[in-house]
Amino acid sequence: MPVGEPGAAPRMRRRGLATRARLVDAAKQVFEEHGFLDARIIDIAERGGVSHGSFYHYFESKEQIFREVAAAQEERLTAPPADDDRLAPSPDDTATDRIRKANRRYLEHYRDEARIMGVIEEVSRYDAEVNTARVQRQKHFAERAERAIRRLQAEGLADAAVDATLAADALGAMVARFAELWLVQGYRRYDFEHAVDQLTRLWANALRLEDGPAPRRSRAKRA
Amino acid sequence: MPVGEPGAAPRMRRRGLATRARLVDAAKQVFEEHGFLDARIIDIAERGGVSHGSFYHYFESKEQIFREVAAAQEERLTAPPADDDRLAPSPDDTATDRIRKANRRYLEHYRDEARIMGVIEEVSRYDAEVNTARVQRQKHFAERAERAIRRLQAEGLADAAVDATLAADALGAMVARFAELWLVQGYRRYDFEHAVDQLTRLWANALRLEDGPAPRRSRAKRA
Amino acid sequence: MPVGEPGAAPRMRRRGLATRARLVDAAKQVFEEHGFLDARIIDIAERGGVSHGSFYHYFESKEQIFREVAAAQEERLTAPPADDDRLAPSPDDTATDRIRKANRRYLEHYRDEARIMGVIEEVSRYDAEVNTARVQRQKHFAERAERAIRRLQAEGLADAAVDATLAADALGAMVARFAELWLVQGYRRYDFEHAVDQLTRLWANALRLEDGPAPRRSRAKRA
Amino acid sequence: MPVGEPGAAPRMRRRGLATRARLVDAAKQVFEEHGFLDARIIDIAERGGVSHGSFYHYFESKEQIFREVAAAQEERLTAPPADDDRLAPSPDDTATDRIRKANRRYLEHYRDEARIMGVIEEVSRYDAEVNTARVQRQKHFAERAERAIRRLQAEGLADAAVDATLAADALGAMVARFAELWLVQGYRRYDFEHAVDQLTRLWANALRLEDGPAPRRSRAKRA
DNA sequence: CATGAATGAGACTTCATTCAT
DNA sequence: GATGAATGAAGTCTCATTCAT
Repeated sequence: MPVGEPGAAPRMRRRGLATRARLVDAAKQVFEEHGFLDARIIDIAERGGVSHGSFYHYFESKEQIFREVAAAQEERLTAPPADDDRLAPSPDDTATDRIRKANRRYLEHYRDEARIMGVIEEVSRYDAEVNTARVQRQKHFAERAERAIRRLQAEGLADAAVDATLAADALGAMVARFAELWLVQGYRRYDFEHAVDQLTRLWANALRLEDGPAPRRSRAKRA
Repeated sequence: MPVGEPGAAPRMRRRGLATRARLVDAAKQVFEEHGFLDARIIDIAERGGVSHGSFYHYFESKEQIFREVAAAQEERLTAPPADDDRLAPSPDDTATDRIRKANRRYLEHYRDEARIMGVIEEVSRYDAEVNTARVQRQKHFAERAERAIRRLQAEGLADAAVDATLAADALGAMVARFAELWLVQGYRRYDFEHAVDQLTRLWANALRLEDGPAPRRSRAKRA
Repeated sequence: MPVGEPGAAPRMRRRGLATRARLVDAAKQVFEEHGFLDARIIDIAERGGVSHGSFYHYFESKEQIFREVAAAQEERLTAPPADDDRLAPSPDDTATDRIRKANRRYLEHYRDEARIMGVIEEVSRYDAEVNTARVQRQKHFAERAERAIRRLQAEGLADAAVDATLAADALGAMVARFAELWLVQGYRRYDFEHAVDQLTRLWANALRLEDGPAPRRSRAKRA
Repeated sequence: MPVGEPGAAPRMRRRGLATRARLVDAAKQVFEEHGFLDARIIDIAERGGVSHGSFYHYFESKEQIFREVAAAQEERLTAPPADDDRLAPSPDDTATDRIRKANRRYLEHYRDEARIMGVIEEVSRYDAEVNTARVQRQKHFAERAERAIRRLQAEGLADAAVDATLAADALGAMVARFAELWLVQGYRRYDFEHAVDQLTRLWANALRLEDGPAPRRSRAKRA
C-alpha cells in the first residue's frame, strides 16, 4: 500500500504520484475553505477527482494529509531564500537590514497564505505532530535570531543586558502573533510596508541596535 | 427554561444556582483535561454530579458553557487590580514599573491558568464568540498600552518614530504569544522573574524608554 | 452510560430494562437467521423496536450482545435440573441411567436451540470470550463426568484402565460434536430416542460399565 | 483467464504454475497467522511475492484460495497411507490395531497442522463449500468405520446392540472433537502416545471389542 | 503475466440533543 | 428540578475486486 511520503513510495507510478499531488492541492483548498474540523475526506477526494476510497490509497487519515499540507508551508517559510531573491541577505546589509528582510519574508508568506496559516495555527492546538512542526519553525527562527543577537552583543552593537535566547523567542513570538492577528484574523488594518518598517524598528529598538535610523525625540523633552 | 447567564435567570433558586456553578467548575476541569473537542457533555454532567439530561437545564450546548468558562478567565485577566494588590499601579511608578506590573500580572495569570488558557486559544480558532472575547482582551491591553505610549511620546520619553497603535499591538502580541509558548506549550523553560524582567526590558527598549535601567554596552564598543 | 449487564446497572429503570431484554431477544433471532457475520446492528435494533443509536445505549458492540446471548445458552445448558424435572437424577438411578439423563438433557437443549448453538460454535472460533465460555461448558460436563468415572472405577464398576480425565473429555466431545453434526448441520437423520439410547450405550460401553443392558453377541461367535 | 485448479489450466506455463503454488503456500501461512476473516488478500499476495492485482490472475476470491488450502488438508487427511507407511494396515492387525493406526494418523495430522485445521473448522461454519468438504471427510471416516463395525458385528466380535452407522459417526466425532479441543485449542495437555492409547481403548470398549487388552477391574469389585 | 490505480459498498460508532416520566 | 431513555445525523475507514497500461 502506498501511503507515506512521495519519496518513500518507490512503488508509486507517475499516475499515482500525480493523483497524490492533486489530492494534496485539493486538501489545501478544502482546509482553507472549511477549516480542519469541517473539512470532509469526501470533499477532498472529490475535488481531487477521485473516489473517497482512493484517498485512502494515499493517505491514512485527514490528519495525515493535513500534516503534509502544513509541512509544505513550514518548509517554504523556513527555506533559505534563493541567492537572487531580493530578500536574500547581502554582504552590505546592516543588522537592521537583515532583520527587515527576514520580517518581510515572513510577513509576505503569511499574507499570501493567510488562510492556511490560520488553519495550521488551529490544528496545532490539537494535533501534536502539527504542533511540533510549528514549534520547530519557531525554533528555527529563534535560533537564527539568537546567533545574530549574540554576535551583535559581542560586537557591542546590541544591549548586553538582553538575554539573547529569550529575546529571540519573544521577538519571534511578536512577529508571529502579530502576523496572525493582522493577516489571518483581520484584527486591524495596516499598510504592509509600514508594518514591516515598524516591526523592524521595534525589534531593532528592543536590542538597542545602533545601526538603524536614529530615534526621534519630541521637542518637549529635548527643550 | 433557565439557561442563560446566572444574572439572567432570576427565577433560579439557590439550589439551581449552586448546581449551575458546579457545572461550570466541572466543565473547566474537563476542558483542561481533555481539551474542547474531546470533552463530552456527559463527563461534565457526571463531574458536576447530575445526569446529562440535567445539563440542558442550565446550558444550551457545550459551546455555551465553554464561553462562560472562557469569559470568566478573560474577566479576571482584564479586571483592574484591586487597590491593595501589590501589582496595582502606584503614583510613584515609572513607565517601566507599570509595564513590569502589567506584564507580571498577565504572566502570573497565564502561569496559574495555563491549561485553560491553552484551550481558550484552541477554541478561539473555531468559535467566533470565543475568538471575539479573546480579541477583546487583546484590544483591551492594546488600548491601554497605546495610550501610555502616546503619553510617553508626547513627553519625549519614547521613540516618536514608533507607531503607537502598531507598537501596542505588537508588544501585546509578543507577551501573549511568549506566554503561550512558554507556559502552555512548555517550549522552553525560563525562570519566572527573569522572564518578567526581560520582557519588560524588551518592551521598554522597543519604545526607547529612558527611565529604565541603562543598557549595557560591552567594552569592545565603548573602548 | 448503562451498557454492562442488567444486574450491574442499578441506574437502569424499568423501561430501560425492558428495552434491553427486547434487544437481547431480537439479537438472538437475528443471529439465528443471519449468523454472526451477516447480522447487522441495525437489524437487531429495528427488531427490538429502537433506533440503532439506542442499541449503543445498552451494548458496546455486536460482540458484546452476542456474548450475552451465548452466555444465556451456556447457562441454561449447564444449570442443574430442577428437582421435579423428569431428567433430575434420582437415588434409584443406575450409572447408566444418569448418563442417559445427562445426554438427553444436553441433546434436547441442542435440538431446541440448534440454530443458536451452531452460531455459538461458529463465533467461538474467532471470539476469545465466547470460546472461553464454551470451553467452560465443556469443562463443566467433563468434571462431572470425571468424578462419576472415578467413583465407578473405585467401585470396580468401570474399566480401571481408562484414564478418567481423558475419557471424560473424549466422551463429552463425542456427544457435543455428534449433537452439532446431527442437529445443527443436518449431516444425517436419526430418531431422537434412538440416538439418546445409542450414545448412552457407547458411553457406558466405553467405560465397560456393567450395570447396563447386556451386550448382544451374534450366534456366530457364541456357537 | 487462468483461475481454476492447476489441472484445469493447461495453458498455464511453468512460471505461472510456480507463482500459483507460491500463493497457495503463502495463503496457508497467512490464514494460520490471522485466521480467515483477518487475512487480507494483500498479505497473501505480498507473501507470495506478487502484487495484489496479480492474485486475481490465479484465484477468484479469498474463499476460493482458502478452499484450495483446505482441500489439500482434507486430501492428505483422508488419503490411504502408502504401503510402506508404518501406519498402513497390515494383514496381521487385530481390529484394535487398525483403530489405533487410524486414530494415530488422524491425530498426527491434526497435531502437525493444528493451526490450519482450526481455521478450517472456523470457516466451515460460514462457507458452505468448505463445510461440505469437511463433512465429506467425516463421512469418509464414518463409512470406513461403519463397514468395519458391521464386519465385526457379523463375526460376533462387536456388540450387536450398537447401531453401526451411529456409532461410526459418534466415535468419529469423538476423535475429531477431542483432537480440536486438545491440539488446536490447547484445552488440556496430554501425552501423545497416551492419548492415542486411550482413545483407541474407548473406541474398542464402546464396541465391546474382545481382541484388545482385557479391561482391568479393581479388587473392590471382584473381592 | 504483472502492476498498481481506482472503485465503492457497506457498516460501525459517537455523542449532542430532545423528551416523556 | 431531575432523570435517563431514545434519537439520528454524520463521517470514517476497510478491503475485496476491477481495470487500464
